[in-house]
Amino acid sequence: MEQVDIFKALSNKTRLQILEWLKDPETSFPEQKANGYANGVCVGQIQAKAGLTQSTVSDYLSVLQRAGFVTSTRMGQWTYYKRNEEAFEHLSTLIKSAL
Amino acid sequence: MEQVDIFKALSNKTRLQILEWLKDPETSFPEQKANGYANGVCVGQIQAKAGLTQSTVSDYLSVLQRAGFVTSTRMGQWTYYKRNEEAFEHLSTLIKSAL
DNA sequence: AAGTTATATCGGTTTTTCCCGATATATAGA
DNA sequence: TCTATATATCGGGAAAAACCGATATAACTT
Repeated sequence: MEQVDIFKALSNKTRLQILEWLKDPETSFPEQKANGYANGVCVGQIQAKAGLTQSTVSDYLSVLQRAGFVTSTRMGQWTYYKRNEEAFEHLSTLIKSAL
Repeated sequence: MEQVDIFKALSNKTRLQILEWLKDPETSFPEQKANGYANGVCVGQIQAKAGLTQSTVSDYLSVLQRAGFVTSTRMGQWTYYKRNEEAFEHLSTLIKSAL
């Protein structure tokens, strides 16, 4: 994954929003409270909140994952996505040093 | 300037490269040594190094300027661009806090 | 096995970005 | 003023991204 692709992943309002939502899943996705948030939030919840089609949101989550900003866990029929805080730390450092 | 536009400005290989070049103008633009680097580097030098047309490079520099990553100074027929380090600091902080 | 639900992938249309050539503007010098 | 040089802006063709619907895959339920 090249540097420019990291920034491309962040060059979309919806994707930025998803990352912000995942920062505080308890608040952003209360519907999932029963299942907990240990592995993140499932695609359906994110899709509903984003107001885009299922295919688009699935696509966006792949983009974010390829860039390292989220990780996914398959549990039964659901795929849960959660933030990978290391990626943000890393990017923050990179901007200071390499950029 | 919205957050997403900051990242769009960084979503291009040439623009990223220009920012890196401007980090160390003495090394990247030795041709300009006679004139000094106090105000940055003029468009022509950047264009020659980028290997793109004058209009494209001028455009790219505008994009970087609108996003705050560079500032420009007009001196005679030349426009000099240099990095605005504050913008990078700011972005680095933003990624840790807001993103 | 058949039906249901959740997600991923595929093909295509629309929108945006990339990058160009042509032209306009600004400054300097003869 | 006329000419040359440096940069900015404008209009457009080509490439990439956004986003969709349709369909495929995977796992659960009965």
